[in-house]
Amino acid sequence: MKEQCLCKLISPEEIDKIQKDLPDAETISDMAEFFKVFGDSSRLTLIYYLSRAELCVADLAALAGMSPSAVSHQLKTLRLMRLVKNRKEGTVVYYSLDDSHIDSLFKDALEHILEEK
Amino acid sequence: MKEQCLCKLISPEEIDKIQKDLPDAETISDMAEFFKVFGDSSRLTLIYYLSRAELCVADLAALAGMSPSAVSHQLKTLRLMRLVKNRKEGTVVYYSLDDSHIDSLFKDALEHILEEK
DNA sequence: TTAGTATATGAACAGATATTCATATATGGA
DNA sequence: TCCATATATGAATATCTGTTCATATACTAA
Repeated sequence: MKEQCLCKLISPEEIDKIQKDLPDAETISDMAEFFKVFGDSSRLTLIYYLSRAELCVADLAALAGMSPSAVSHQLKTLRLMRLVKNRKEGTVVYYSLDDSHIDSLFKDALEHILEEK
Repeated sequence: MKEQCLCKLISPEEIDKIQKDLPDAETISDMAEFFKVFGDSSRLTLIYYLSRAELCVADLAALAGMSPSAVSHQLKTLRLMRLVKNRKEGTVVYYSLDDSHIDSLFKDALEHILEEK
């Protein structure tokens, strides 16, 4: 434990316990990287489409109104984060979702937004 | 619907339905802004501590190893996103969580990370 | 009032990031 | 083989973002 609770609302023992439960720096960083992927409209749109259908890069680009190059770059990000998988058929690469948490995350985000007054 | 599905894996009717279900641009943007808040290690750490206790700015700074100014800036972000609320007592301002989705979001992120091979 | 403390805020800067553009790779058809 | 198409990728750039620093505000106590 680094410091006393200056404001003394809670005891040093409680502070100590809370600090011990803090995930380690690497876990926190991994979680942040995970959320960061969802923190961009373009990627969110791609993720939405892939949550509904398996699609090739060109179709994703057309649907999302992005260039194929931009889509490919973002799909690489999603791949590295293990959120999507792909399948090659000739020159076409089909992408689909590879994560079971998307629905839950989208639901939480939508609920929060709808709570806006 | 802007374009045909070039790869013709799914029908134009399906494409049409998927496009109609896409949340509007403002909703997508709001969702991205929401996730973006969690996409930073410092903010995630602050959110974690506030999920465990009501804390003042100085204590948050000490616990998270940040300057009070940086904490204050980040708390403003969290306030604007309606994720935290505060309470003033003299010169001290106590912050606490004001969102019911944090636990669920953290759980999803942690699960995903632990699925890493 | 004056001094001291806690917090907030604006400007500036450094680092990160999404897109574009040019190019490379891979596959299939002529 | 040569050409066309689909996708991937590296570099460059413009924008965004988190922190620091200086300063302002708000409250308390003397």
